[in-house]
Amino acid sequence: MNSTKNTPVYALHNTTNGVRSGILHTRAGAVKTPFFMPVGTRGAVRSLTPEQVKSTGAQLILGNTYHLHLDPGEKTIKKLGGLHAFMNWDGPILTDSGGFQVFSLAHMSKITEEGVTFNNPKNGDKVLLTPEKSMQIQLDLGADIIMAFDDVVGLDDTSRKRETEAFERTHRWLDRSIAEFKLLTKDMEKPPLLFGIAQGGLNKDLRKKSLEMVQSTDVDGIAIGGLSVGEGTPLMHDMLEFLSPLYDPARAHYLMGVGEPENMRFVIEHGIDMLDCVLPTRNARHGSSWITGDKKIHLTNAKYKEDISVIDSGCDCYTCQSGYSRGFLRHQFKVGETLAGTLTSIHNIRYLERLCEEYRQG
RNA sequence: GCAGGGUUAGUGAAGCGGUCAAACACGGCAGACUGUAAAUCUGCUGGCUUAUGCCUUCGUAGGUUCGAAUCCUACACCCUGCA
Repeated sequence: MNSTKNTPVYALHNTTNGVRSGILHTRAGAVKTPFFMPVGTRGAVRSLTPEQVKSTGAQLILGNTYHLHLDPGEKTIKKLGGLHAFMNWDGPILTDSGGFQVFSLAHMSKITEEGVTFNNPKNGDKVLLTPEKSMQIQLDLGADIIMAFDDVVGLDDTSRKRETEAFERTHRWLDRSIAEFKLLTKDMEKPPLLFGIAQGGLNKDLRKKSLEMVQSTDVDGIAIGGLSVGEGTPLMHDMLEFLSPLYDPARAHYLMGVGEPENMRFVIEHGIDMLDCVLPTRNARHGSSWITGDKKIHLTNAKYKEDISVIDSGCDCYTCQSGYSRGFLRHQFKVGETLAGTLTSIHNIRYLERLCEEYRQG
């Protein structure tokens, strides 16, 4: 893949006490690590314009294969100029493969060796997603970082019984993802990057094997999936501490789905280079935000009714710098004005971007 | 003036003899949210105090009944017709 070319995909500049600092090169530009990606599932980071996203310091946006395939469809997006033009974002885009929906929509999907069949919630149509299909869609969309299609399981008893199956299937699907990706990109001048995903639930043995298997391929980056799905901080931290010495240092390490500041600090200090999460935007729309010290406040609380201070006086985000008071934001939340969610999203994403920036060196 | 309808907790609105401190919605208070089926969901929302407990509530004042938000009488206010 791209790692065979002259410029390495990932340039590690510095490692201090487990914290890595470097540059990830994508065809849409180079980005500094560690970094956090806000989630724009359906082609937009909810309630934010690309300019607002950019103002937070976010370098990449994550989009979703499953959602964009259903609506409006990758062919439509391709006709409209590809995902970058479509959503008016010229920075790098990473697309998730749809693997997470195998888990989050498990109750309305059916898994077979071939792939996963979903029921389109809009019209009940059966939608088949396979590793090959996922690659085709992501390439049609024009993403700069493409994720392999994986089999994600939860942590309840039923799911735990599937742990091994999911681990094994994830690797067969990884091989198929890689094969399809190579087939479709062989004539491309500037192909996107492909990342493989390690699974294994909370089983260290499986996790180790899974990571080794992903790293035995020539994918451009290594992702850890299937965590932060309800296992709780101690178990997640324990697993990531266990995995930290096992990563290939020459490639980027992406922990999928983590965005609680406390968790982010821990994992960045244990070798993770990139993260994404819906938390800053979802929490923001629900009225909660982070302030200095990783503390969380509920802006809808009665005690902020006449609070003239900004969300966080130590913050350099647009919302805080503009002087929007907690009292104003509380009011807008209370009356259902979406501006409140927008302004708080800007703050929350900026909070996580600053957190990442503090770890970067050089 | 006559006839009819109405007055229920912060608001709207069910209930029309006991299982009613009173459905439901909104509002209010608090919480949850980790590769977004999430601008969503959960709990609480008369007082005391947390109990298979007590007290005070369904326009006001009386009455009937073992028992009334529910039935009767009077009064107050509101609405709709006819004058």
